[in-house]
Amino acid sequence: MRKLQSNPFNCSVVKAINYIGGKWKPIILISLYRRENVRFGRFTVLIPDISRKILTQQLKELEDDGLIIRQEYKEKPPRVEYRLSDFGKTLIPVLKALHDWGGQIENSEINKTWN
Amino acid sequence: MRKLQSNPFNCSVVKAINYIGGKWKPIILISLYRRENVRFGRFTVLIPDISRKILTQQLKELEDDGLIIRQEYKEKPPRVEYRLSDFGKTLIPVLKALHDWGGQIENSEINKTWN
DNA sequence: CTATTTAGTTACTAATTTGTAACTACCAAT
DNA sequence: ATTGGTAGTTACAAATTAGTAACTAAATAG
Repeated sequence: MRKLQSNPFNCSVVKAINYIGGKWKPIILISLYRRENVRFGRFTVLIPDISRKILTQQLKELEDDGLIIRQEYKEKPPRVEYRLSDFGKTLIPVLKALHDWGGQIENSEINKTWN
Repeated sequence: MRKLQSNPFNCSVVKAINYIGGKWKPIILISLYRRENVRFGRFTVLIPDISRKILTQQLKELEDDGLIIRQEYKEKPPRVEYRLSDFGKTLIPVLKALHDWGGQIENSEINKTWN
C-alpha cells in the first residue's frame, strides 16, 4: 500500500487505487493473472525496465496487502514464486474495467493482454 | 494526466490509472457525478483538506484530459462551474468497480456515495 | 579456489507529487 | 478608501515514489 494518498477523506475509490496504483503493480498483477505463478527473475524479463529494488518493493507491498502470495523454496540458489491470492483474484474484474476504459483511448500493443 | 507513471510499458490499466490517480481526482469526479455541476469554491467546502492550488491543478488536468468541462461566466466576482464531460461519464462504471472493490475491504462513511 | 546463479539488500540520488503562505484581479457594497 | 467575495497564481518547501550502483549469501560447477 502506498502512502501518497493518505487521504483524510475516506473514499473507497481512493482506497482501491492505493492497492493497485504503484507504477508497476498493474503489470505485475496482469502477469500473475496470465501465468499462475512467476518467479522473481522472470519478472525482470517480463518487465525489463523495472529494477530489482523496485520490483522487490512492489511485490512486498502487494504481499502485505494480501493480493499476492510469496512462496519461497529452501533451495540454493534460491527459488521464489509469486502467485495471485484469492483476494487478489477479486481484483481481476476491476483491472478489466480499467483495461477496457484505458484501451478505448488508443489501442496499442499489449492491449491484447485480456483478449 | 500525471507523469509519475511515464511507463515505457504501454499498459491500458496504467493508462487509466494515470487519468484518475491523482490524490483528489476520484473525489472530484464523484462530486461531479452526484451534483451535475460544482463551482470552484464549492469544491473547497466538499473537500476541506484540499488547497486551492492543488484543486486548480487537479481540475486543470482533468479538463486537459477531457474528463470535465470548465465553464466560466464573465461575471464579477467570477463564477466558474465544472461538470463531467460525456467522456468523463464513461468513467462512471470504472469508478463504481473501484468503489465496490475498495468498499468491501472495510465499510466506512462515504461509502454510501454510490448507493 | 573462483565463477555462476538467484533473490534479494543497502546507501544514496533523482523525479514527481503535494502542500503552504502570500499575492492578484475585478467589481460591488459600506 | 477599505472591505468582501470568487477564482485563481506564484515562489518555495516538504513528502512521497522511483531509480542506480554496488554489495550479500549459500550452494554448485569447473
